[in-house]
Amino acid sequence: MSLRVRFAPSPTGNLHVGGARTALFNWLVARQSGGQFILRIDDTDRERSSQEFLESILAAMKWLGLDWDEGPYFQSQRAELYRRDAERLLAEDKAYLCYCLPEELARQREAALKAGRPAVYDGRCRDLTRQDRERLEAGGRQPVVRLKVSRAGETVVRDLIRGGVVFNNEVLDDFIIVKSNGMPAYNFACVVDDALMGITHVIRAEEHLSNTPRQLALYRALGYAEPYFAHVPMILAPDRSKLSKRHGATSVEEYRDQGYLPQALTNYLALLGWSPGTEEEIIPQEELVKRFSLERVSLNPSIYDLGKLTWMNGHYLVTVDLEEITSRALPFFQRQGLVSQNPSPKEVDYLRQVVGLVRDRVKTLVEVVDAATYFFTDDWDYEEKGAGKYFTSEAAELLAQAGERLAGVEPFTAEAAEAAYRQLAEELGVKTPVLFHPTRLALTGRTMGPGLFGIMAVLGREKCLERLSRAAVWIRNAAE
RNA sequence: GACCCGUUAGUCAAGUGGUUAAGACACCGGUCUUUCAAGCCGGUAUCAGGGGUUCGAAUCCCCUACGGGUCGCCA
Repeated sequence: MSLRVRFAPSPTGNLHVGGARTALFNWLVARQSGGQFILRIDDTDRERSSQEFLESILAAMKWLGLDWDEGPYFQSQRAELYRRDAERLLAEDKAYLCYCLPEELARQREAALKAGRPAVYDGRCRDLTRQDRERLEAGGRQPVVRLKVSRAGETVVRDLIRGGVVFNNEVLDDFIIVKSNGMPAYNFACVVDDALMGITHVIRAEEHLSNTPRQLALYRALGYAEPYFAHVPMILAPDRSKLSKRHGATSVEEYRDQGYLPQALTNYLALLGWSPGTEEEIIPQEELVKRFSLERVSLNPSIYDLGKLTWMNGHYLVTVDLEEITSRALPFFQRQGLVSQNPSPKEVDYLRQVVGLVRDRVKTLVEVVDAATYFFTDDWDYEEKGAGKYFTSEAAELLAQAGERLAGVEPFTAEAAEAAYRQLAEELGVKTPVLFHPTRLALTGRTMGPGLFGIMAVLGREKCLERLSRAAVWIRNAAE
C-alpha cells in the first residue's frame, strides 16, 4: 500500500513558518516515496475559521511549491461521516452523552488543579438514566458526546522520530468527541478523517504528542487501523518562547512580501529540525525530496534564526535564474512606482539588466529595489558624506572631461567605457579612484554599489552624460 | 501542579563508548578591489550540573536544574 500523508491546517490564521515546515516535511515524504500528499482543512471551529485565511494558506502553499494530490477536503463538509461514527460509538456503548455545562467543567478542572489532582473529567454523566437525560434536555441542555476511556494500563505511541512514548492511562479521561453544537471535536474529526482518508503516516508538530493517546483510544474504539506517527519538534523564537507576532514576521506571506524567495524559505525550513548528516547547507527542493528522512529529524526544538534565512536568501538571489528573479522582483519595483503596471518588453529587459547588476550585493527583493532606484528615477540627492568627500572643485573639472570622453566611446559598453576612463586617468595623471569615486556619486548619488562601468552600460550614454554634467553644475553651485 | 518531550558554541547542527568534538549562520581578522558586498584564507566560541556504569562517556543509567508541550465544547 502506498504512503499517504496529510497536512491539516485550520483556517484560523495565516500559514505560519511552523505549519509550513510541517507541510514541507509531509510533502517531502510523499514525493520521495511516490505516495500521496493530502490537504485537509480542519475548519470545525466555525467562529474562528475564515475564507480569507483559507485563501491565504492555499496561496502560501502554492508559493512554496507544495502541491497536493487530493483535497482540499473540508471537515465542515464531512459532518455526516463524524455523525455516523459517533452514533456507532454510542450504539456500541463506547461513548455516552454528557450534559455538564462548560462552566461546571471549568470549575471542576480548577478545583482539581488546585488540589494537585490530574484535571480529568470525573465521568459523572456516564451512568445517566433515560429519565435523567430527559429531565436535563427538558431543561434546555444540549449534550456533548464523550468517549468511554479506560484508565487502566498504559498507551504506547509508536513515534518514528522518538521511538515508543509511554503514557500511563491514568492521565486520560472521557474526553469530548462531539461538541454540543453537533460539530466533532478535534481529536475525533482528526481520527475519523485520518482513518477514512487512509492516512498511513501522521507527521505533525510535537504539540500533538500529548493528544496521541486519546487519538489511539479512538482508533481502537472505532476499530480503525492505526497510522505511524512522527512528531516534529516545535520552532521557537529567539527567546525560546513560542514564535509570535512580537518576534517579527511569522507567516509565510510576510516573508514573501519582505522579499524572501520560496527556494530560500524551503531550504532554511528543511534544515530547521532536520539535517542531511553531511556538510551541505544549500539543498534545493528537488534534492530535499531525495535526501529527506524522518529518522534524521532532531528531537529538540529549534530556534528560528532570521539571519541564516537571510543569508540563504542572498545565496538563492544570485543562483536562481536571472529571468525568475526578475519576474519575482517586478512587483516590488511596481509597488514603488519604479516600473509601470504593464511593462513593455523593453522595460522588462532593462529591469533584468538592473537586477543582474545589483542582486549579488543584497539579501532580499526589497533590497534589490533599494539598491536600484537610481536606475529608474532622477529624483534623488547626492549622499551628503560622499559629496563632501568627492565633489571637490577639481572633481567638477574631472567630471566634465569624463563626460567629453564618454561622448566619444563607441560602442558604449562597460569594457569600452572602462578603457576610456582608465586612459583618461592616465592622461590626467590621476589615480583611477580619484576619477571613479566622483563619477559613481554623480551617476548614482551613492558611494557604493555595483561595478561602475556596469552601471554606465545599463544606464546608457545619454543618461551618463546628463548626470555627469548635472553633478559638475551642482559642484560649481555648491562652491559659490 | 501532573504528565510527556527535550538539553553539543549566540543560533542551526554532525556525532550512536576511544574523534585534534565536523560543517553552516553570526562575529572578528586577512586577502582581493573603483566603492559596498560577494568570494577566498584564517580565528574566537560548544558537550547544562551532579552522581554512577566502564580501562575509557558528548554518547549508556539515575537525580537535579532549565526549556518546551499537553492537561479546552481551539486545532
